[in-house]
Amino acid sequence: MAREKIEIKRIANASARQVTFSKRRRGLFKKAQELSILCEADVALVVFSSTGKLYDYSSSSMEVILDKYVLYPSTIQKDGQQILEFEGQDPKRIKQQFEDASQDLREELEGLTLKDLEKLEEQFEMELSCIRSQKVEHLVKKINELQQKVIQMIEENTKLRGQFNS
Amino acid sequence: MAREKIEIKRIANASARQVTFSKRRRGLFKKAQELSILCEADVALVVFSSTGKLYDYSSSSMEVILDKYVLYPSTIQKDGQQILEFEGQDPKRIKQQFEDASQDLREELEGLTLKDLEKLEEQFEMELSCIRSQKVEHLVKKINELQQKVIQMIEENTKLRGQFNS
DNA sequence: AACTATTTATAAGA
DNA sequence: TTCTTATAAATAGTT
Repeated sequence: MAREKIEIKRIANASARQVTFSKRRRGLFKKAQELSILCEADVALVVFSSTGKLYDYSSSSMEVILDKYVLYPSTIQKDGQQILEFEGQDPKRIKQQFEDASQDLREELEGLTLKDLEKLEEQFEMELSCIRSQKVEHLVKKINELQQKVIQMIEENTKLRGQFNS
Repeated sequence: MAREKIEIKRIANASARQVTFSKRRRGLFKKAQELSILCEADVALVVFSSTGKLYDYSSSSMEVILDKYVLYPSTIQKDGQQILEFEGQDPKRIKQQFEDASQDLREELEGLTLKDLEKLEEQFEMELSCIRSQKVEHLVKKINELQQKVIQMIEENTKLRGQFNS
């Protein structure tokens, strides 16, 4: 891209290669940064020179971007994906129930005695408590699933190590 | 770098941003590839568009390069670790407070007016709400911790497979 | 590290 | 999206 057009293949001369590396590396990092700024893209760039020196750039946190990469659907197929999936528990029925109840609540309450109201309060408090423990249970279930996952992966790793050492 | 010089800042117009992303992304990947070929560099490039779509390039194996990155002396120390750290919020003060309150509660309540009691009720309900969300937050943290663990193990696993296959 | 002739990349427009 | 094209930017070879 200058005095002469060059062919894209390994530069034979080592010092020329080093000079080109230095120039082009800077160009590449600049372009990476420009892309991230202009287009709100998240960019991670890792370059090792032929001598093993590391150069890196990330528009935000390298760690976060690489994790995002690792967990991206189809990057690692089965393993990672499950983690990100959330089972939508149909809120429709409960929501409808809630709306139905709210609609008539005010008028219905007016006819009630103190005793009725206390009973109702107790009942609602029980249901609320159930909902809360459902929520907690849900999270606990998630934790158990993840712990299982970790155990499973530890076993897999151990197996791999075994194969590797034999 | 064309018809007009542009300032390097977020492109306001969304579709213009998308077009520029598409063009510059291609340019960046081309440059990355050229650098790796010309200079025998090992290059890994990960780009997420603002819409979350992933584009990646690596001169050899992405896993190998990223592992090399992670293992590079003095690379990732702070970023990841923070995620796992827990700030122990000292429960001592609260517990003491609770015990102090319980001790005198019964006798103190007898002297209160209805208004005072309602105010107290409101206050306790607020604190209870705080405690509940703390509980949930605690569980969510646990989940995040385990997810990190799984990610870490996936990486380790990949590394082992890489070693095994080479 | 600087210079500069060329090649490339690309912004705007179609 | 793709093509076109005028112009900005990158850079290969030179100093």
